[in-house]
Amino acid sequence: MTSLAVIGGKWKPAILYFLQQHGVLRFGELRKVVPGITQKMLSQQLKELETDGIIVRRVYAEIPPRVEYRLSTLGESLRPMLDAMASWGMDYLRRG
Amino acid sequence: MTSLAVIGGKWKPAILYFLQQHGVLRFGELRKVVPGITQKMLSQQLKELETDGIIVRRVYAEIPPRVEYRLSTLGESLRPMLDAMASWGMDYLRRG
DNA sequence: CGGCATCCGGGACGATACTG
DNA sequence: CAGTATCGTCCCGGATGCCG
Repeated sequence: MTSLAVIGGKWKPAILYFLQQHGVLRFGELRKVVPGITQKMLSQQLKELETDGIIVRRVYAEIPPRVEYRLSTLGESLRPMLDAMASWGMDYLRRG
Repeated sequence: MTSLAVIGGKWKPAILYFLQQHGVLRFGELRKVVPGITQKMLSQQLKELETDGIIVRRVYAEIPPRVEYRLSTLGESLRPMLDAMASWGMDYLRRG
């Protein structure tokens, strides 16, 4: 499956889901909203997503540093898929 | 992400996709249509899917043995998600 | 035909410490 | 604040062989 090559990985769907919900998030914010993720995994998966052109990383030359992440155009095209996954997840939990 | 607990695993989306395409498939048929899967993984992932109530396994007491797999009602509810994943995959390949 | 048992290697993932 | 570096573990997945 092609999709898995991109959204595969334990945390990517969660990261993308929260990014599409909030629009723009900083590194520290992502750490808070994605439940249980470690610094390392967040950093790693973000880098992969950026390499695949799914998200855009923007660095501000400030002290303290600020880095923002948002979905790219290609990332936005994932929205129907992410919505479908999320809504199915809700249904599944409701059934028990 | 809840969905990943169920469709996570390298092969599950592919297996489910082909099952929803063909309706009913035998073990050997799945082995042919799922590209590159090994016996072990196919057997293992099918068992997990059955445990999670996503697919139904039907055994015929014949010689030679015959085992058929199909989506359960719960499995059918995955259809929108699988379709979304598949169509995004197509789009992605078309862009290059 | 449709599996299960076993062994094994690599990579995913986590915890911790350190840095610009 | 936003990462990198390092080390260790776990288990996913492949290869092979056997069984009803």
